[in-house]
Amino acid sequence: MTESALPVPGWAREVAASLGEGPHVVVTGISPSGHIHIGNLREVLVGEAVCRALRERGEEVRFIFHADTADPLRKIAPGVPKEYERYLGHPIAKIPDPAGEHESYAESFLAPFERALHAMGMEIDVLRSHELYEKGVYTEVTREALEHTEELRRIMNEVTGREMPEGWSPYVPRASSGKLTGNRFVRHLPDEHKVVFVTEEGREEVADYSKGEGKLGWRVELAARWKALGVTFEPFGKDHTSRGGSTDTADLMAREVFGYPVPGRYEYEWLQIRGLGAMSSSRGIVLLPGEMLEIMPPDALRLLVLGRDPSRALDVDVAAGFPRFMDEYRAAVGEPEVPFTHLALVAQTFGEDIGGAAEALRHSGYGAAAEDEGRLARDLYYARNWAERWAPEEQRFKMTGEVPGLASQLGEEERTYLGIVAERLGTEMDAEEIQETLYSAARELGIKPRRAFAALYAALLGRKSGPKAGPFIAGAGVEVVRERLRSVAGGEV
RNA sequence: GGGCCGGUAGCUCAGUGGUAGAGCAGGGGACUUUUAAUCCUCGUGUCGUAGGUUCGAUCCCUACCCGGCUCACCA
Repeated sequence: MTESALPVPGWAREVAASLGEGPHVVVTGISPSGHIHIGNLREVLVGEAVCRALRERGEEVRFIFHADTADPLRKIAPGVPKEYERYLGHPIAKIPDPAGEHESYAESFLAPFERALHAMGMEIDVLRSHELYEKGVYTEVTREALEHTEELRRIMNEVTGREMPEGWSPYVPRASSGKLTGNRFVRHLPDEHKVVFVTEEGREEVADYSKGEGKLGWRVELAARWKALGVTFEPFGKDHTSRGGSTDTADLMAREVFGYPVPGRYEYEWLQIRGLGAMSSSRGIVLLPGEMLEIMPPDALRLLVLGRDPSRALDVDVAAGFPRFMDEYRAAVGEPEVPFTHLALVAQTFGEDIGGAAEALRHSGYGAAAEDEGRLARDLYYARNWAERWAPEEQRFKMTGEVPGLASQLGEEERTYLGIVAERLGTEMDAEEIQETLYSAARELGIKPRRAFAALYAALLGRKSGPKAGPFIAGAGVEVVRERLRSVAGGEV
C-alpha cells in the first residue's frame, strides 16, 4: 500500500498556510479504552491532510498518533466481563486483554486501528503514552509541572470554574495496587524525580515519574505533551474546544507555565452514522476502519470520512447511500465506469468466478471494468462484502436458509417446471449450460420465461426477481439448488 | 445557557457576488431469450425569516426562528 493518490484538499492547504516555518510536528491521538472508530479516524485524516499540505511546500514534518495508553480505565467497554470493574482506575496499558489475544486492554483496541492505518499507507509514528512515560520523555515537563503546581491549580480553577480539591496535583501517581485514582499528593522530591503520596487506603507511597509510575493529569498532559514532543499542529474534536474545555486550560498552561507557543489548531465536526447518530464506543455504535477497508479502497475511505469539509458534520451512509458514494469516488479517481450496484449484482451472481464476472460485464457494456482482472477481483471483493453486510435488503441476493414463504404461492404449473429443472440440472454444468437448461425447459412446458424465472426466484430467494439465474445458481451450488427446487416442487411448503 | 454545524426541487445533498444544479424517487418512451442492466425524455423551487452592504446576494454582514451535535475530560 502506498500513500494517498488524492489531491491535497483546499482546506488543508489553507490550514498549512496559516502555520509558520517548520520543522513541524503534527499530532493526533485518542485514548484506546474502547473501539477506535472512523470518527477517530477523521482526526487522523485531518492531520494527514495537513501533513501532506506542509510537505507539498517543502516542509519537514513528523506525523504522530499518540495513544493515551497510560490513561486510567473509566468505563468498561461493551462486551467486557463485569469482573473488569476491579480494574477501574488502572492504566489501560496495565490491564489484561479480556480476549487474551493482545498484551493489554489498550492494545486490544489499538492494534486493529494501527493495522488499518498501515493498510492505508499512512506514514505515521504510533506512540504509546505509557512507553513515553517509562522512557522518560515526559520527565522534564513533569518536573516543571510539579514545580508550578500552584499556578496550574489556579488555571484549572479559573478556567473550569471548579475548585481543585486538597491534595490535587498535576501529576497522578500510580499506587502499588495499580490504581491511579484516589491518591492524594503529599510532596515532590525533585532531585530523585519522585512524588510522595497517600493511597486510598491511607498508605504512604512513593512514585518515580521518570519511570512511568504514574502520569500527568489529562489537561496538564495536553500542554506538557506539546512541549515534550515539540507539537506545532493538532486537530481537535469539538468536545475539547468548548469554553472551559481542555484546550482552554492547555493554551494558558502552555503559555504561562511551560513557555511553549500554542500549536496550530483545527476544529473538526463529528461524523454521524446515518440513522443512528453520533458514534459511541460505550453504546457499541461504531464503524471501524478495518471493516470499512473491506468494502472500499483506502482513498475512498479518506474521502468518506473527511467529506468535503471536516469542519462540517457529516452523515456517513454505508447502506443505501453507499453505491452513489462509490460511483462518485470511482469517477473522481478515474476508475473504469460501472455502477457500484451493478458490481454488487455481478459479485453476488458469480461469486469467486472472476472470469465469468468479466464476461458478464463485457456483455452489459462495461468492458473497461473487466480489462484488468486483478483490479476487477478487488472491486468485486468490495462489492460482495458490501452486499452481504451493508446493502439494503432489496439488493441482497443470497439463497435463504429456509424455503421462502413466497414459494407457497406458486401454482401447479410452476411447481412442475421447478421439478423438471431440478432433474435436469447437473453438477458438472457451467453457468451458461444452466441458463440454457432453465430457458429451454420453460419453452418446452409452454411457460412464459418470465413466469418460469419468477418461480425460480421465489423458490430460491423469496422474491419476484433476481440476478441472472444461470450464474447465480452456479455460484450458489447446483446441489443445494436442486434440493430446494425438489422440495418446492413436491409441495412441501 | 455557551460553542460548533446546518436549514436549497417529494427525498438526499452540491453550488457560485450576477436572476439556481445533481442523484434518487416519480411520469412517459425505447431496447433485451427471463432477471438485472442500459438508453431517451419530463424539474420555475419565496435557495429558513427580517433587515443591511452592493449596480446586483441563495452565496457577505446583523438579528431572529427551527433542527442536529457538543460542553460530565467517550473525536
